Amino acid sequence: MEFISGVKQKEDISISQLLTGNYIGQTVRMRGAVHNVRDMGEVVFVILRKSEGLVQCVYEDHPDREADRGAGAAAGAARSGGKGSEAGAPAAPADSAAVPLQLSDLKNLKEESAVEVTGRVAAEARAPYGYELRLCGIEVLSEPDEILPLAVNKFKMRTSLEAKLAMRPISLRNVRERAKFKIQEGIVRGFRDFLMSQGFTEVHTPKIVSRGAEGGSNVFKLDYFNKKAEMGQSPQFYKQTMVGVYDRVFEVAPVFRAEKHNTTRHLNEYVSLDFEMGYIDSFEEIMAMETGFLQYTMELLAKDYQKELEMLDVKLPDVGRIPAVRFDKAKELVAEKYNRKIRNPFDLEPEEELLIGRYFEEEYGSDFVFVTHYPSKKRPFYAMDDPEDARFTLSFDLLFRGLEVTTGGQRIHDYKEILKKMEKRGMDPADIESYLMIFKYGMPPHGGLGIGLERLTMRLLGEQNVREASLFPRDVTRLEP
RNA sequence: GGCCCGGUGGUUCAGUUGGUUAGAACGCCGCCCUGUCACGGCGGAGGUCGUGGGUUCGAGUCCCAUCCGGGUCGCCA
Repeated sequence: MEFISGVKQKEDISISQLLTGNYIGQTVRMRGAVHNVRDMGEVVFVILRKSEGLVQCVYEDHPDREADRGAGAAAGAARSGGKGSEAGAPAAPADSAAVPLQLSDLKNLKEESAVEVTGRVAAEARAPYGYELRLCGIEVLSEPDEILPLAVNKFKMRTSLEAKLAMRPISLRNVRERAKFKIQEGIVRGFRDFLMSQGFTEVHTPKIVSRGAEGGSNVFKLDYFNKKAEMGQSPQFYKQTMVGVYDRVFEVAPVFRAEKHNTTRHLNEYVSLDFEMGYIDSFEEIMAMETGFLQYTMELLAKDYQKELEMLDVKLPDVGRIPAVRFDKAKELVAEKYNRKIRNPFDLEPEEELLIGRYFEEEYGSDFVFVTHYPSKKRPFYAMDDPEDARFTLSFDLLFRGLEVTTGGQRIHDYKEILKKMEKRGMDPADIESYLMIFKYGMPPHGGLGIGLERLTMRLLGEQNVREASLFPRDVTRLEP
């Protein structure tokens, strides 16, 4: 009987293994994509692209370097290279070097071919990471059919957003493009790790729902076995429900908004970082938790994503403390400082958000600002009104460099109170009976928030369009790739 | 959806007041180059200007329609 007993040890090595220096003098195998071939005549550089980065492989057609190729490797023992460095570790057998590598093999190499190279590891000051592979063999595992429509191997692809998105499967191979999504990975890791450390439980709630939290026309409708259904525009009801189960929960999942606008900050499907926590004493606790998440995440990024941050020239924001300002006060501050009229007293216009961001950057040196106590009429029915002044809610938005990245707040937990608010808004409790069940049978004081992952990523990277921070953005005109 | 701007080789752009064979850079192909790292040098292929119609002796250039894209506003994360 054949059994599968776990992950097989691969014979090829990774970049981090290479960089340990333990392989100097050894003949090793590496697998990757041919990122670039720099043909210098009798010296050819083959740049291999792997998940972790780029590796320089070199072939020199010169008698002095015979030792680096076929003959040397076939002898089974690593000899000293041009630098005279003697091998400290035993060399791996290199059977693929049975047929010595020819210069012509390299001249015909196509970029984006998947290859397995065999070469002797050498410490080399002229190589990007201080190490390179002196090639003695190349096996092409797969070859592209056509030449690339984009120059993905350039450090900066000089291309439009449109072309980049239309050719997403290819453009993402560019090292800077993929660095963006590596950083996005770090943000999600930070969210997950931090909340786990704070006693949160990760949950997964349905995305096919019968009725959305906010209601309205901006939902994608679909037919669910002859019943009317929608794509979830927020996990709001379910995460509140789960507070009754686990006290503190979070979810990382897509949400869907059928809004027909076409702007630099909207996607019709985006990833929402949601959490909801019970037994809170005040809604400030929610902002404190988010601040903690940001602090943890920035440290994580600085620690594990330095390479990507440098590549994209990203400066991490200082999140030691974040100013919090009341909604109406924020409006007044920017109206005064930037000599601007208040047109809509109930909401922030995009320009006002930018100005508020600018104000707190100029006055307090903060890239973030919490705007609190939004008007009740602009918040959903489940938002808790401020007992001090019911025209406002115990809610907040977080602005990051002038862009709203979070909405959160305390929720109503009392059954009678939520019924009263629904009645005031002309809502029918029968429509959301299963949700109201949690209040009917008891809920702790609680609140939470939702963070737009792409928006947060976009601002962190200094991008001007959310689409830059989405692998395969869904917008009004884009359903593919 | 309203308003504004734009569609020129694979990509990014230039194209004078409408005037003969539409240019460049990168990419691609060929040759040369012992160390590159945005390699470099020489040569070459490749576009009829989003689409349809109109004005004109003549349209990439002017007009109309249409499609596509970008920006912006309402709304939102």
